[in-house]
Parts: sequence; C-alpha cells; structure tokens
Amino acid sequence: MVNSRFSVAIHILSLIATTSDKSQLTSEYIAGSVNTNPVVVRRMIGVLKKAGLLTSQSGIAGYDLLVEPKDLTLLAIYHAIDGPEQLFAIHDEPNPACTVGQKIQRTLEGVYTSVWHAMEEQLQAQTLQDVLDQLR
Amino acid sequence: MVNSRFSVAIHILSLIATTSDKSQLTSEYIAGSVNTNPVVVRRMIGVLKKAGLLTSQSGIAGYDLLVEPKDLTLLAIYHAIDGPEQLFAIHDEPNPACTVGQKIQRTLEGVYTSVWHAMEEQLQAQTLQDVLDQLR
DNA sequence: CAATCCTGTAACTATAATAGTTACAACGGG
DNA sequence: CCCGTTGTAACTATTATAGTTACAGGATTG
Repeated sequence: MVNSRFSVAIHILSLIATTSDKSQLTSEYIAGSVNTNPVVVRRMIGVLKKAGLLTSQSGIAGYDLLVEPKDLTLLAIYHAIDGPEQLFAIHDEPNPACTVGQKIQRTLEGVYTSVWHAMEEQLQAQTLQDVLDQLR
Repeated sequence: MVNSRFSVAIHILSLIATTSDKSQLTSEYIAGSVNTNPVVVRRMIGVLKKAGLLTSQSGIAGYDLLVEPKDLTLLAIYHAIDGPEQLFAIHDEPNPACTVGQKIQRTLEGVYTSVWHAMEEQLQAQTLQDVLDQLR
C-alpha cells in the first residue's frame, strides 16, 4: 500500500479550505487535527506550496488556497505530492535468455499502465469540493 | 508503490504455463529466470498453492497449473497473493473534536474504494492467457 | 539402502521507505 | 525586544520487503 501522505495532504487542504479564522490555522493546530507532528505538517505544506496549491508567509499563522476547491482535482493533489506513477513494482533484471524473462517487463508495464489509467480517471473525476461536501 | 510480489507471481505462473519439460522446472530454474532466490520462489509458490492455483509434490521437480490460463484472471492472482485491498493508507486517529478530523476517514474510504474498484475491473478484464499471448 | 536432488519452511539479516522527533535559523506582530 | 510562527536540516524509530542460511523430509536412481 502507498503511504498516507495523500490522505494527509487532503486532510490539510480540507482544513485550510474550511477554517475561516486564519490565526487559528497554525501547523500545530493542523497537526492536532491530523494527529501527527507539526513538522510533518509543515513539510507536507512545503510540498503543496511548491506545487502552487497554496501560499503561506514565514512567521505568520495561516495558509491560503491558490486554487478553488471545485477546480482542484484529487489527481492534481496526487501529482502535487509526487505520488508514485505506478502501483506495482516490477522485479529487476529477469533473465533475458528466457522467453518469459525477456518480455515480462514490457508486458507487465502494459498491464500496469492500463490499471494506472483507470485509477487516474477516478482521481480526476473528484475534486476537493466533493470531499468538502462529504465532510459536512 | 506496492511490492513486486504480484509481478513475480505472474512471472512464475507464466513459466509454469509455458514450460513443457517438467523436470526442468525447479525452483532454482525459476529463480534464475525471475532473478531472485530459489527460496523466494518456493515461498511464493507455497502461497499460490494454498490459493489453489497450482500443485506440486515435495521432492519432485515440476509444477502444474490447476486453472486454465484463459480462466485465470489477474485479479484472481492478485487475491491469491493476498495483495492489499486498499491503495492508500489513511492516517490513524484524526482528532474527533474537529469537523474535518471527525469525518475524514469515512470520506477518504469512499474515495479510495471507488479508485480500488476501477482497478479491480482492469485486473478482472485480463487473464494469464492475455499475458502469455504478449510474451510470444 | 545410500547418495543425490528436490520441496517446504523456519529463522535470521540487510536494506529501504516512512514517519516521528529534535533543533534551530529567520520572520513578523505587538 | 520578545514571543509565537514558519521553514528546514538532521537524526532516530519502526516497519515492510526481499534476500539468505539452514535443515528436515520426500522421491529417484544406481
């Protein structure tokens, strides 16, 4: 299973989108909601910031989304956190002297790519706003 | 990313399906094709055996498939190796005192389940025979 | 029946990914 | 100036994964 970074990212973005009192929105407060360490939160926020999803100012509490929740797809968030582009690992260097070993990598790549695309479609179809609606 | 066990399982099953000379089909030979250790192969084969996909006899080289390649979907193989039923981890114990923290787990479960089903469909649509055809 | 090759399995080790933690420099508001 | 905050680097702990060693027991062959 892939790590929980994607879940944490969605959680953080949801908090930013729904918290009106900016001064309350510190990394420590967010960490309290997510149940993790403030540094983990700041680290994740740094990644989301680099991807252009939000802004912040050093020394001041509060974060602002740069994309409307209804325009922010889960796929965009996934790409922002630089999640893996493949779901399954393929073993290294199968034996090229063997018919199966010779072609298994290409074959599996094809299989996994079709699976991957199905997943992308699902993530593309849902936005942060959809998540917010379900949190109400 | 999920581990390479799924890839290795498909590789092993492909070899068993395509190797006519049973006496050649030892765990060491398979390991040579996959590029891993014979014990890793035997361990994986033990799992596939328990799932009813193949048989073997202690002390004798060779394995036999119990399911026709055209009837063996990749999803069945995935279930056989007991792959994770979810792609993304959800962080533990978000704060229930917070609106977001309270409902984020259920919400993410819903999101991830829809992604999971899309993936299952893809794996269900492809059989070991499809893989074999591409290996030729 | 002894030698040999194989499977099945337990136990240990090595490596890498992930998350958590400590520490501290730099920024801003009161 | 003081305090709370962000941004980051560096270290540690935990866990998953794969690789490895070791060995008991079945089957074949001379």
